[in-house]
Amino acid sequence: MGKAKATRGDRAGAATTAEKIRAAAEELFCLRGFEAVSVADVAERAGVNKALVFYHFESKAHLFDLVLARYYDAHTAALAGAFADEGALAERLHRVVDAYLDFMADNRRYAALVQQQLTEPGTHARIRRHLEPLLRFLEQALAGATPPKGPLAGRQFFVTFSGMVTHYFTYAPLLGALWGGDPMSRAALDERRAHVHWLVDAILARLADERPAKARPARARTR
Amino acid sequence: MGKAKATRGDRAGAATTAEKIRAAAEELFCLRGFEAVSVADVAERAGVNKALVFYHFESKAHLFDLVLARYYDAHTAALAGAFADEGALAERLHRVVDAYLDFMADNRRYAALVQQQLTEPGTHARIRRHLEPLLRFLEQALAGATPPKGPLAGRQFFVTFSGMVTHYFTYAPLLGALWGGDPMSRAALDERRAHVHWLVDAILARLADERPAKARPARARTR
DNA sequence: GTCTATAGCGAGATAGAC
DNA sequence: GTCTATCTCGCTATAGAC
Repeated sequence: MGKAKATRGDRAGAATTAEKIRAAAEELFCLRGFEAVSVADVAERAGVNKALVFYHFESKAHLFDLVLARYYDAHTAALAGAFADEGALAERLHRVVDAYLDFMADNRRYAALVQQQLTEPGTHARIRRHLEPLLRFLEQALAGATPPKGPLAGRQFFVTFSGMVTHYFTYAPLLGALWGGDPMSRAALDERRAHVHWLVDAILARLADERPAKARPARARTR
Repeated sequence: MGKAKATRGDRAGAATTAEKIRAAAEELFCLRGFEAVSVADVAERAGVNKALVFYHFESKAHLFDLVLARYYDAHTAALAGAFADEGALAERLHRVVDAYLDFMADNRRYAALVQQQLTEPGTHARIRRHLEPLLRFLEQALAGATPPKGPLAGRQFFVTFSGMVTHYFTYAPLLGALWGGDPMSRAALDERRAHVHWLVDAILARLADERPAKARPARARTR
C-alpha cells in the first residue's frame, strides 16, 4: 500500500513513478470508472511499464481504493470548512452549497464514481464512514430549524440537498443535449448555484413559518 | 432481437424459454448491474443452457438493452398517467411524486441501473429519448408557475425533483446503516413521501410569493 | 526499480451433434 | 430448439532476468 517514501508533493517535473501511476489512475478511474479501466491503460497513460503498477501498488483494487480515499477526504475537507459556525444559518448553508458545487465542478466524474460504488456492496462500509460526518454536520447545522424526527428531520434534507447537487453532475452529459448549451459552463453552473440557493431560502422560510405553529409551546430553541 | 412469436404474457407456468431468460436477466441486471452479471449467471437463474441465451438473444448487450427499454417504458408510463391535467398544480405534482416514489419502490434497483448507464457514453442517446418526455411534462405542468429561463425555470426543478427522489433509492443501502432502520420499509417510504410533498408545497408557496414582486414594473409578463 | 514473457482465469460467443 | 464442447480474447497478476 504505497511505499513509505512517497512523501513528496506532486510537482510536475519531479514526479516519481508511483506518483505518475497514481495520477494516471485518478484521471482514468474518474473518467471511466473501475471496470472500464485496465491496468494496461493506467500504465500507458502514466508512461510506465504495466508490471510496475503491481510493484508499486499491490493490485488494481488497491490502486482504486487509494484514489477513492483521496477523493473522499478532499470532499469531506471541502465541506467541513464551509460548515464553519459563522453567520446565520442561511449563510452557512449557502457556503456549503457553494463548496459542494465547486468541488463537483472541479472533480466532474466524482459523482459518477460514488454512484458506481453504491452499486457494489462490500464498499458500503467505507462510503458510510465517508458520509457519516457530512450527515452529522448538516444535522447539527439544522438542529435549531428542524425537528429531530419525521419528514422534516435533518437527515431527510441531507438526502435532498445532496441529491439536488450531485444529480446535476451525474446527469450533466444528458442535460447538454436536452437543454442545449453546456451544463458545465460557467454560466450554467452559476444558474444551478442560484437555483439551489433559492431552494435553501425557500426551505428555511417555510420552516420558520411552520415551527412556531408546530412546536409552539414553551420557548423555541433558537439554535 | 426477440423472435416474433414472443407475444404471450408472462404467466408463471407457461413461460417460454425466451421469457424465462428475459425474466432472469431483468432480475439479475437490476440486482447487480451489467458488468457484474455474466451470461452464465442469467442462464443458471433461468434454468436453461447458456448457449440458449445467445440463440434467443443475439448477445449479452442486446439482452440488456431489452431489459432497459422495458424499464424506461414502464417508468414513463407510470409518470405520464400521474401528470394528467386534473386538479390544482400542487395536487398534480403530489401525484407525480407519488407515482415516482412508488415506481422506484417497486423497482428498487432501477435508479442504480440508470445511474450506471449514465457513466457509459454511447447509451446517452437512448436515455435522452427516455428523459425528454418527462422533462417536457414537468416544464409544461410548471409553465404557469415558473419563468421560462434562469434559475427558476422548469428544467432546474426537473433536476431537483428527480434528484430528491432517485437519490433516496440509490443511497438506500447506506441510509439503513446511517440512520438505523430500513429505508425501504413502509414507514420510511411514507416519511420520504411526506418530505417531498412538503418540499413541493414550500417551493410553490415561495414561487407564488415571488412572482408578482420579481417582474413587478410595468406589466409583469404573467405568461 | 524496471523490464519481457507468460501463467491462469473467466468472460462472451460459436460449432455442430442431436 | 436444445445441448456439449470449445474457441478466442482480454484481463489481472506473477516469474524471473537485468
